[in-house]
Amino acid sequence: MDKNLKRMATMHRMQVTGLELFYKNGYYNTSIDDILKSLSLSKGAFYYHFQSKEDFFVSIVQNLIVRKVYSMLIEPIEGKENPFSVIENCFENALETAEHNEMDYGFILSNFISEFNRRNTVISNYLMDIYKVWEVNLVSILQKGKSDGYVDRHVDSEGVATYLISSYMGVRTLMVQGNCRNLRYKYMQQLRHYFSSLAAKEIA
Amino acid sequence: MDKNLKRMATMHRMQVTGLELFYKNGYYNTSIDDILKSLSLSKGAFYYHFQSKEDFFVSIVQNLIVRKVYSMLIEPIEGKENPFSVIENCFENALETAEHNEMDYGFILSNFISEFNRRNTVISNYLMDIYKVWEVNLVSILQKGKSDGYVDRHVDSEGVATYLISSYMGVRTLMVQGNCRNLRYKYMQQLRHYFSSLAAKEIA
DNA sequence: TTTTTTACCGACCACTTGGTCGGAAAAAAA
DNA sequence: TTTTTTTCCGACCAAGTGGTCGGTAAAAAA
Repeated sequence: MDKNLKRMATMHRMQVTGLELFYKNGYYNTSIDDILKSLSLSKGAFYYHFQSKEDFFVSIVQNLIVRKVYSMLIEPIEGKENPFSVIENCFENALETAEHNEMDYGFILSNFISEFNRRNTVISNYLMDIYKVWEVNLVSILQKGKSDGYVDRHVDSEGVATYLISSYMGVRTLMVQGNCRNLRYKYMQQLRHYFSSLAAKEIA
Repeated sequence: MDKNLKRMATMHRMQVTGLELFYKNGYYNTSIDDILKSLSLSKGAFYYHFQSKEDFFVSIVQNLIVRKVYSMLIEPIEGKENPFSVIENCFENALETAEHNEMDYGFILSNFISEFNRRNTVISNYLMDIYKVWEVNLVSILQKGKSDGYVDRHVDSEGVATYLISSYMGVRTLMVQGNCRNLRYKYMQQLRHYFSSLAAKEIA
């Protein structure tokens, strides 16, 4: 982790460019040559560092995609106070980032989940692991929200988490085709609506 | 439409098998040879009926995918009474069908929308057209629900439609990886929760 | 300085891709 | 029956595909 600095640097460059192109064109529609060309590197360099295209992608999942999802959707939520406002802010922020990103091809996680669904179980599992961490985190903040008096005690936290993730994945898919601002606005409005039906009732 | 019966039959066979494989493996990960092999047909037959792979897929969208979405998600809703119960039944039914389908690779429409996003605008547009029809239909039934006293008048019908479609696309993506029964149950429960927050208030 | 290890090059391989084309059965029309 | 049209065959092509391998600079170790 000290001596092989050059190694790490090159691998990282490959991973970054690889993710860019995979995200842009899809995994099966991106060749290793494409990636190498845009890096001015050779086949030899690639297969010196990675065993195969699949191995390469797995390393991208573990190094880059995990971090992306973490920093955008998990960390902003962990251990905060009012679940509803925290999640609301987090989603709003994530959608706004996507909206202003010229190169948006949808939610990276759900894109790859659906591309690899049943086609490559190894990769699918790595992706589902990320999804599960996200889910667990949502559930735990909702549970905490119950003890803190924000969330109604009758609410099914796991159900809410599933519903949140589903809807988020869905809008992100729809957003790619443009009209993002409008979609985001409508989505956030309904999200608040939904949340209002889950809030703890005022004690009269 | 009478003389070229054989023509239609062969084209239809190709389209059906084509959709099967495209849905299963993805468009870019399925070759024409794959389809031809499973039909015991030759290249010549294919290019006699279709101009290109893209042209072929467009015909599949217009003939098969449109109908699928229509019969599963649009027709069961058109012009019915209580929007909430109608949509609820429709979604429940659609999810159950998917759940019991051995070969489920996610919601066909959203799968292809994300596969072609920004990679093939021609096909993307055809897919988005279907999505739009679905949306329009949801909006119109919600609006009708307002005049019929089911839906609260302050509700933003377009927002609700967007939210519904998003969440549906999302669960369908999640369902592929198994645990469908549980996902469906949780999803439907939250959907009802959400709907309850949109219902017209009882006149005291 | 010499030796060894690390990092990279690029020709090459077997195979697959979408697509073409001359021809030949099969069916329809004459 | 003969002719024409429709439908399909399959060899072929150029352009990729993921992956291998013998070799070589440059850096590190000796």
